[in-house]
Amino acid sequence: MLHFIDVILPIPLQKAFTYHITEAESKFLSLGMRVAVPFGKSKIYTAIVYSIHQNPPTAYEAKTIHQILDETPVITMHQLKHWEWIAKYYMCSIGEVLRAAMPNAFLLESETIISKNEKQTIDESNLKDDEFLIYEALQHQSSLKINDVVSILDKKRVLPTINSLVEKGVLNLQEELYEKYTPKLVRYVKLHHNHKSQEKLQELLEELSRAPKQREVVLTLFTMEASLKQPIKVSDLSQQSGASTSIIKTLIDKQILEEYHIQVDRVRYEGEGDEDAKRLSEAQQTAFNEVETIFREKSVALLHGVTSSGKTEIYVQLIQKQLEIGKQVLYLLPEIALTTQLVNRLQDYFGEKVAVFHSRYSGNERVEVWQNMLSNSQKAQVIIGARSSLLLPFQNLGLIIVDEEHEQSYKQFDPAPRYHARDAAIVLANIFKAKTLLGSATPSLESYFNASQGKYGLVELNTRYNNVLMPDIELVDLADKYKRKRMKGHFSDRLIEEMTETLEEGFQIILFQNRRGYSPIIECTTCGTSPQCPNCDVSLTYHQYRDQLRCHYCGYNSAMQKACQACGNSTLDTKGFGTEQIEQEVKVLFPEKKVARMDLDTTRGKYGFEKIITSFEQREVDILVGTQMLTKGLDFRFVKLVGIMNADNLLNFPDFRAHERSYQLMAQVSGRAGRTELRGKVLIQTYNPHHNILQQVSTNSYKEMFTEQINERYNFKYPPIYRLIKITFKHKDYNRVNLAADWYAKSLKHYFKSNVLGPEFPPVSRIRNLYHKNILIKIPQQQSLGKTKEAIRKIDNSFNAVKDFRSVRVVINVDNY
DNA sequence: AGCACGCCGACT
DNA sequence: GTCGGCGTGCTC
Repeated sequence: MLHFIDVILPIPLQKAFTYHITEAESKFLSLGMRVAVPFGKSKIYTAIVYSIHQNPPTAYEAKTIHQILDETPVITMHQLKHWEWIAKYYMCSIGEVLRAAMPNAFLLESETIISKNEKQTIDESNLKDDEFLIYEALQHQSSLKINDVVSILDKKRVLPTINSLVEKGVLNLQEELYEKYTPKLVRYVKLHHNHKSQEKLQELLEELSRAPKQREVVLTLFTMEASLKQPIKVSDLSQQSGASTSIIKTLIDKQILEEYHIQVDRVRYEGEGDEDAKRLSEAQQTAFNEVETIFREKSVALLHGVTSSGKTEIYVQLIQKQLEIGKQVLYLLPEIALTTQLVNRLQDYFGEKVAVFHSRYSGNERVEVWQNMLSNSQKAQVIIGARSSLLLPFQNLGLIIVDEEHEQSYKQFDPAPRYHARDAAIVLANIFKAKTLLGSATPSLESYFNASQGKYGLVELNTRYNNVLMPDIELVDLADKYKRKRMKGHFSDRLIEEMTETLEEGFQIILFQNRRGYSPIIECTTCGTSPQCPNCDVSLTYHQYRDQLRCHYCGYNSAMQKACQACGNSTLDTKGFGTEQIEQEVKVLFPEKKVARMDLDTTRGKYGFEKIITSFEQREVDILVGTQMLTKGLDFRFVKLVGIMNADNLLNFPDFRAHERSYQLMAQVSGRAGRTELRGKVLIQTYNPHHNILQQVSTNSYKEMFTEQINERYNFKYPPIYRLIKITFKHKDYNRVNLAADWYAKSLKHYFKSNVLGPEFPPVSRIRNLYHKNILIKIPQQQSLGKTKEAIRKIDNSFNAVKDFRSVRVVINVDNY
């Protein structure tokens, strides 16, 4: 009987691929193991065994696999089930999910290795110039990679030359797989076994009397061994004895010392894990009990607790309970809120049981977390992670906590899988029959809606921890202030007053402006032209720090121009303002105070973010100016004043969620004020002080906001009442995007009639030289999601059958919010 | 997604 | 002529 496997390849193809295997292999293999398979003309890819069967494919001859890579599965059945759901729901291939889920180090790819053919004598005169160069290079090096050849010949098309050499019998080609994971080894030393006996030791020390440094090292080693009673690292010995590593190396070479390696975890966990969970306040305890009660009947609970209400302590108790019954807990956070601050806090409670997983981890670090989880190690019982940690191999999940549930960064936009971590979390929890707790001070409308419909349980926590008062929020009318000349730059007199007072009292200030750079538009006052990005349909933002104009979409930059490029006048003016300008104005207003800025530009680099946070925490900085980064669950204790420089550009954002988002953002920033005994103050500068959202923010009326917004969603058929699927078309040719989008929209309207909106150009219609056009499909509650997606899939297939359209990139985004 | 193949303009 | 750019089609 013939044996076959279907595999998942980490590529965006819908189809499954079938390979032929031997009987022995079929006995050995099981689902979730990795195999290396030849794919395409020459490459070898890592694939995952998805099914094992005896049905030979009819239309083609199945290839055989190259090699089996695992002895036991590296992917669990739970994961496969979850990934299938993600692929189906978000309309992508399971290969794309695989790619997002697996650490790169697991996905080996082959590389072509070129080596000399030793069996054949070569007639050098028979070689062309380029061919000779390669031949010669192989006299010095045993093997070459394709890229090496590219640099040797200094041209891009090297394959013809290589192929010709293979034909002449000069070269051999081989596809090699590389294991990308390398365990981390630490060097240790001990006394060489030759010297273990007492006499030998005496001899040795005498021998070394003429080499005092070396003698010192050996003596230090003894002392350390005696006092520490554990293996001694080379680095520690070097440090303790003050000897350089070269002295130690000499001792090793002389066989006085012996070195050995121990594999260590790259990710080490500090924290004793012995801290007792804090006693819950009465309000917290009530909330905790309510969550527990809900979990008896429902699988999802929403914890709506105002900022600083102490949600984390409730989480800690819930985690504790799960650990007691031997279950794992996943604590999901937006990427940016995964600060050492929070991780340390949890490590203090749970010690070694805590594993952290986020995008800043290296491939090797991820592999280690993965392996710990596969073996259900004690080191991976509480997983704190960002979105992608949902895709890890959980064994025995009991609870998922989705903190800051409203955060839009839970939704992945590019590349596929475009999943929403909150929704995927609920599905994952259901697979394990586990519970999900959503937490937020400003829940997303859809979650609160689900709670109000009884789909989720709802727990409200309305008091701040230690009964700190909610901040006092004051709206400042900019129109009025400008009219009465009460403005200095972008600061109203009220804001300056409050800032002065706060600084005098020795507290800190946060200023929020949702735009980076100095100013988003440069305009010539003579002719009205403003510099545009050559690749995108946007004005360039002026960045004073480097005196540059930059595009925030594609990264294009150029030096700031002295004069208008159109008319030559030097009458350039700035319009609008960003964090840089605010920072500069603050420095002028309060020259003796320390100001820092936190936005994408200042937080580049691995620890940029961390550094700014720490210096603010340590009160080295008095005033922190920043973008929405500031909102993500950071806990600053000495902030008394928060200033929102301009609320209007939030409110006027062209998106159906702009109002909801504005509320969340402002409520979250405001929450940074007054987290200890003193009541905080928030000033919101705006041209529309009577705007409902601002009124609701200032009175902390989440429910009012919810009711009003949900009515709007009913009226305009938006989520959570209707579902949305957005389809984006991208192509460098304007006309082709139009034609393609029109064709697609016409087909969609056949099925969905007036529930198809567009095609429409987005506000920024060209990015990186690609024109974008969107179609929006609204899905009424009673319409089947499955059928809808099926219909879209069909249309998409016929779309791809049209030759002219195939080059248009189509992005399908389910729940694009 | 890669990658090969084939067509076409642009240079030594 | 050859090189490299880009569009097209295929991958078990």
